[in-house]
Amino acid sequence: MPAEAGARRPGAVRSEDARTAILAAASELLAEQGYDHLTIEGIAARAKVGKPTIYRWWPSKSALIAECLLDDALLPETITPRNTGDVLADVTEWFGKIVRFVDDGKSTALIRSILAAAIDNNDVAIQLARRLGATPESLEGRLDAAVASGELVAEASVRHLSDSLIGAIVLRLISHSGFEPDDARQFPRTILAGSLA
Amino acid sequence: MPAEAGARRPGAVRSEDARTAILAAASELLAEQGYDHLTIEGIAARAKVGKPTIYRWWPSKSALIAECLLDDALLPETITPRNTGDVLADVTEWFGKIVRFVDDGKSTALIRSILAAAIDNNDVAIQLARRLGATPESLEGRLDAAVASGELVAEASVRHLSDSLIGAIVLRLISHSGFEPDDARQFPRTILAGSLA
Amino acid sequence: MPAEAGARRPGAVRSEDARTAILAAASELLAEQGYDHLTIEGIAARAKVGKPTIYRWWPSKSALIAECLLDDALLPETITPRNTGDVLADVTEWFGKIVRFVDDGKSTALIRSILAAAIDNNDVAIQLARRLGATPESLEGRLDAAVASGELVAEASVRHLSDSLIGAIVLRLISHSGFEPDDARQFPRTILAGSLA
Amino acid sequence: MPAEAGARRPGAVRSEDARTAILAAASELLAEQGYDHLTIEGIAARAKVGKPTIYRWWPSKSALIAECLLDDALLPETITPRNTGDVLADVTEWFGKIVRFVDDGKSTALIRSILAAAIDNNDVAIQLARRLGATPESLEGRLDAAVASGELVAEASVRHLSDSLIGAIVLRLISHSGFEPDDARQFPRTILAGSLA
DNA sequence: ACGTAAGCGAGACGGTACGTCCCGTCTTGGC
DNA sequence: GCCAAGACGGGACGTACCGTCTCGCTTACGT
Repeated sequence: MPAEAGARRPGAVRSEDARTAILAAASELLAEQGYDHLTIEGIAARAKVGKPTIYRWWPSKSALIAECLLDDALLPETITPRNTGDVLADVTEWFGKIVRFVDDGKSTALIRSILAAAIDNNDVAIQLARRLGATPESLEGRLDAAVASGELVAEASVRHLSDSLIGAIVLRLISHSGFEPDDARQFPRTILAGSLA
Repeated sequence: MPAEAGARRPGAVRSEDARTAILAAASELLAEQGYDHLTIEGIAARAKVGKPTIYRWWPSKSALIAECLLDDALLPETITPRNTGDVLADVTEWFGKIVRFVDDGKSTALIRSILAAAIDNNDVAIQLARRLGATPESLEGRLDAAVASGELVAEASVRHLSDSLIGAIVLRLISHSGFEPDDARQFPRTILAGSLA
Repeated sequence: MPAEAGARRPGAVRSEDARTAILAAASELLAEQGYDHLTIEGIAARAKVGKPTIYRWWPSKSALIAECLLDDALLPETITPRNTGDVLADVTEWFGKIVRFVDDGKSTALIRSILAAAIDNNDVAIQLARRLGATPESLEGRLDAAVASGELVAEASVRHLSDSLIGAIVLRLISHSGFEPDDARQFPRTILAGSLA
Repeated sequence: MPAEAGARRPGAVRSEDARTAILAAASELLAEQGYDHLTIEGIAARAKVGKPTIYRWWPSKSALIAECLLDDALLPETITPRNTGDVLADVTEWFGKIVRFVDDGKSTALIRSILAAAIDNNDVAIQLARRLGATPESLEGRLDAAVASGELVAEASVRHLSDSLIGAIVLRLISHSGFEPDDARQFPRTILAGSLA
């Protein structure tokens, strides 16, 4: 019983198998070959799917990547700061984990590829930012909590602090210059220093 | 009698005309069409040059962009902070100018294109970072001077502050979300606060 | 249920329009420009077809020419000897027609081009030989009939006579020296003389 | 000490070393790679000579091949029929040698290449015909002698006989179908039969 | 239960750009 | 003035993908 009259005409329904095979193939190929060697043709072949099936549902390569991110087919794990009551310690720990993840060699090329996709697709950019911390459960959530609990001064701009931390990581990614461990430990202190209560 | 046995005879010399025409054409087309619609074929046609002349001297599109940046064919103007003795004011002024430049609509697509090039070519990344402040005459220079003069505390990490400021701009560029004027005024204070003497 | 397990699914079918447009374009350009100025790119442009469509179906320029010959897109008319009962007269008439056709200035460049193609593609050579006489309906057929009817001696080698007549034409084509009318009249007599009954 | 006053202006004279190196390189490469893979660039490189040196002296690749033939850099040996007084035996022997030479596998590709060159350069065609027999010392000479001595009838057309013999060889070369030994023995008899006294 | 229409795989199509090869001309500096 | 070396503008090569378009098939709704 369709919810609304004339909702859909007869015919086969979208194949979930095809959808997941495509996302999986795209994720694998992105990790293996990088964003600019990623081709729709290659994805279709790997997913054993016709090209039109991809074009029917996604307008562009980058939209496909955005959905991969949304679907956790890429970057399945999320790094979230703890809340021990010590915001500087928590953020420093989080930052170190992010840095290690991003510099680890296996994922650095992948992240760089996602970054390339992000430049021409805002949805990718949004998803990437979420993965890296711009989400209520993650960095911004921890900072908000810190403001609420008085660990950070009331006028502290959570958005600015978050952008600084993530922006620096992105900048280092782009310029192929990672963070040394000491750097990574010191960086959050430098940024947060002016906002600690 | 040749100076050394293995010395190769000279042959015709590289044409400076061709080189500059190529760099100019690449710069124009990058600004007009963006990095991923930029084609070697198009550059060759615009520069009235054979494709092989480009391939003879540059291994890739991105290497060509890197040389455009080096040659000041792209981004000819450099924004440099003043030194009035008030580091926060100077950096805030500089940051505002950068933000206005980067958000101004004419150059934002260009910068985004350069960013895309930077992701697959470290030389582009280095040149771009220089243009944005990582140079003794620019942001890092001003911050170094502030440390030297005692405006900033001795242990302040100039590199970290610089990465934060520039990284945030890059992040906003990638995610298509610019800085509001108030944001731009407040941001440097948030970052520098912890390092002011 | 598919008839057999390994059967591949069909997909779109080859476009006959494209095929004939390509053959026509190739034939025209061969006649206009000669074999070595013939380019795949030019054929594709004339036929309003993508280059890959040509490469999908023909491995080389010469294979394309071979199919033009097979398809009667080149050399549509065939010159066939009559059978009046007088083999020398019939062959002489046929030879004269071939010589006139081949020397006529419009087709001589075309035939020369086909000859060039024949050198690096045996299929072209075979088709060209057929057009010139190596076919049951043509010269060899007439000679076979003459042997059967006793006009030629039983041991006469039809293949040898045919090769002589056609070979001489080819040789004259290659060396840019045509047959004078008298020459053309006399030649078959010289060759056939030893085989007449 | 110049032989005549004011005869020529100063400057270096054409280098014979360069000329022979070029002819040798062209001959080798023609034999190795065939006519259509033969490039001026390759010849220059093999001969350790600048490209302009080639263009200064030869207008085209095929002219260069023609000079190779003239200079005996290609096809150094000439096959000449003997004169034992038996023209059929002599021509048959000569024909057999030519067939074996032409079919031998090492030289067949070379001859085919020369044939390709002959199609767009009449000088090559002339030289090739000479090598194969159209020269007073060779086939036509032997046939002329036969007419003079009465072995062949007075009205026999030497040119026609020669064209038939050589044309058939060329035809077989083009169509990749050689002569069997029996064929080769029988062929001259078939052709000459009508002209023997 | 059946017709109908959408989804699907396959893959051909007209295109664009790739990066390479060679063309024939030119420029340079040494002999 | 000839030569080697080799850069140049140009054009075609054969390939890789693009995004669109048939093809026949499978599938599953709605009558």
